[in-house]
Amino acid sequence: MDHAITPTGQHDHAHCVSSALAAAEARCTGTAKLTQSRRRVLEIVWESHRPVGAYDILDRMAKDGSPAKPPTVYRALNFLLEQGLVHRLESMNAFIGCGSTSVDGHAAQFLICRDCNMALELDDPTLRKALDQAARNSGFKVDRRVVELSGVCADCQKAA
Amino acid sequence: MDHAITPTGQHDHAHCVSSALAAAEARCTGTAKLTQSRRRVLEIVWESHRPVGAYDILDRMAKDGSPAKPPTVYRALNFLLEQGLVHRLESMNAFIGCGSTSVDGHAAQFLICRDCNMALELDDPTLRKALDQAARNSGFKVDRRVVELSGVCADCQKAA
DNA sequence: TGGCCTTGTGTTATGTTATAACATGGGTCA
DNA sequence: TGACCCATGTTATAACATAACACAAGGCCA
Repeated sequence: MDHAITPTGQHDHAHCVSSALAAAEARCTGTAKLTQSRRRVLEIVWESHRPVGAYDILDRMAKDGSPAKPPTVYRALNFLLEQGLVHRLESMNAFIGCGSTSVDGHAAQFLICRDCNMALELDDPTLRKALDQAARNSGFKVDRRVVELSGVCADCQKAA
Repeated sequence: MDHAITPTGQHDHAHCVSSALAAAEARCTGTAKLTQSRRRVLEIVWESHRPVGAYDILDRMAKDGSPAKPPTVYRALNFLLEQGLVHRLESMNAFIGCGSTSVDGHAAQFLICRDCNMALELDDPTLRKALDQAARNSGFKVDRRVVELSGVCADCQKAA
């Protein structure tokens, strides 16, 4: 969300969660409904700015007494992916709330810190143009972009 | 390899394979040896310009009568990754021969065709700079870059 | 209002990808 | 020769993901 410029730093995370859920409610009017279990999965994804695995979500739900099994979680995640409410980080087999409000939110790029495990979502138009240009140079038509840079975030560099 | 500008088109693939193996021999002097099973895995990876899964490699080896089991294949793949001889495509859980001779070969970017399943390796310095600049703007130090663009390659667009 | 269609969920089982942990064997060099 | 390193073999299991079928709730319209 726009206020979460440094997710590692102090920020009102309750606000992240409530705006994410509000955005989800707003998006899921009509036939695509934000049901109880989808909402629950989205809440769990938003419990931190760290990517979370499907089976972590499952464990989390089990602690709440939910009888959810893998298909429940994957169905909810697939729905949330389709709605652009979460991203999948391919290099980690994990999921993270979509923090972009832009239309191109799903062209996002990620900076993943290997120390604190935080994933910072960028939505850099320059970078996106550079990527599309590189593809175009090869006559390639791009549908989907996976851009995940791993390394050490600014906070962890300071800490070290 | 430098001659393989359009991997989908006509090209002397035997030459791809022999140069890849020659490059591997050259790189694996010293303590890091290109053993029989590592060489075999590399050959299988190079049988096409399509990414290949670890268990596909395993099946391929089984057909040759090899008693290889998953750890054998994963060990060989990890060795080849360390030596910069193959890449892992995170978005497909698959591996492909490294076709770059540059020092920065492992900063490569991939264009993956969802029709013909071909993966074209780019090594675009402009793109790499754009990626690093975007990270730097967030004070992020990059170790590893995953850039995988999926879509339709030039040949498949023509065919359609 | 009763049937039926769509959508979402429950449940069981299984498929796919990857690694842990320990044993074995073959060099090399002090 | 025996201690060590490296690679490989072997067994088992962890981690990630989906197929396939059953069922239930709500809309809709003849």
